[in-house]
Amino acid sequence: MYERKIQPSLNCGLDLIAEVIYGKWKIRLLWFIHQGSKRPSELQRKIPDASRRVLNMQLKELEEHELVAKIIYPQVPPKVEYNLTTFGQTLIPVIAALGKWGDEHEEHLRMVILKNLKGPA
Amino acid sequence: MYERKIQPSLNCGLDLIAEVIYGKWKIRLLWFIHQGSKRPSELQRKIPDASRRVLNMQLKELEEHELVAKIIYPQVPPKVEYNLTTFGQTLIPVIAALGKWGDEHEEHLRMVILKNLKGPA
DNA sequence: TCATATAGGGATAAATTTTTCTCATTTGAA
DNA sequence: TTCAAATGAGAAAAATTTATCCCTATATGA
Repeated sequence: MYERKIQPSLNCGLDLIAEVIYGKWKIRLLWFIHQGSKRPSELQRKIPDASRRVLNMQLKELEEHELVAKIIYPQVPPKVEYNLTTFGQTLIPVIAALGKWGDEHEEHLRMVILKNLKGPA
Repeated sequence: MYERKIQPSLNCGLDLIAEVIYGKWKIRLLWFIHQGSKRPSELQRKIPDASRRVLNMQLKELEEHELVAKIIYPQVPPKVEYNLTTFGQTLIPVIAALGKWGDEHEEHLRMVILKNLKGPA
């Protein structure tokens, strides 16, 4: 497992929230779980751009940070469900605000993002 | 300059906002500029953990994404100021919501973050 | 004259995150 | 019997981001 070499700053609310929501897919995971997609395979279908591995890793971190709870049903083939914890639910309005801003400014955002994409021609 | 090899997903509001606010220091830069620290040297003093180079790079991206505007005063020694654009200002309430959540849950957050830090003993 | 403040960029290294590939397990369906 | 669906993890590579180091330029104050 990777070990950090640089300690994070935890000076203010912005630092703290960053520690738990940074990660390419974390916010979307929380959002989809909130919307009712709780099984890993569902989440993977919702977010096909992400590799299975990362989703697992990020779910693990969300769990460690107590934003989601994992239920493993003792079945074969395995069945697993993630649910938001009470704590995780408090984050939903904040994520909603992020998504709302993105939706409201979709046109402008697409424009400036595409204009500045540094990518292969 | 680094060129992306993987194109970003831009499917929903959450994807779009992520494109412009991801970056270790971007949110804090926006916040401090909003609070009145507008000159690069002020921002560097506010965020001493960040290297000067990255702050410049992230400010450049914020500028490309039209969240901040840069004014270069034709003076020597040089004077530069960043201001939020009208567009950038619309993001402030969202950032405030992030910081508020982080502040409100500071104790719990510190606890789960420190508990799970993967770092050198 | 020398250090400091101002602002920024190139090159390169290091850190971190994400992807890709592979393997393991069990049930049910074709 | 062979394949797909489920879930998950290790190893290694690739991608991306951030840090470090060094250089430029000029005015001011000690």
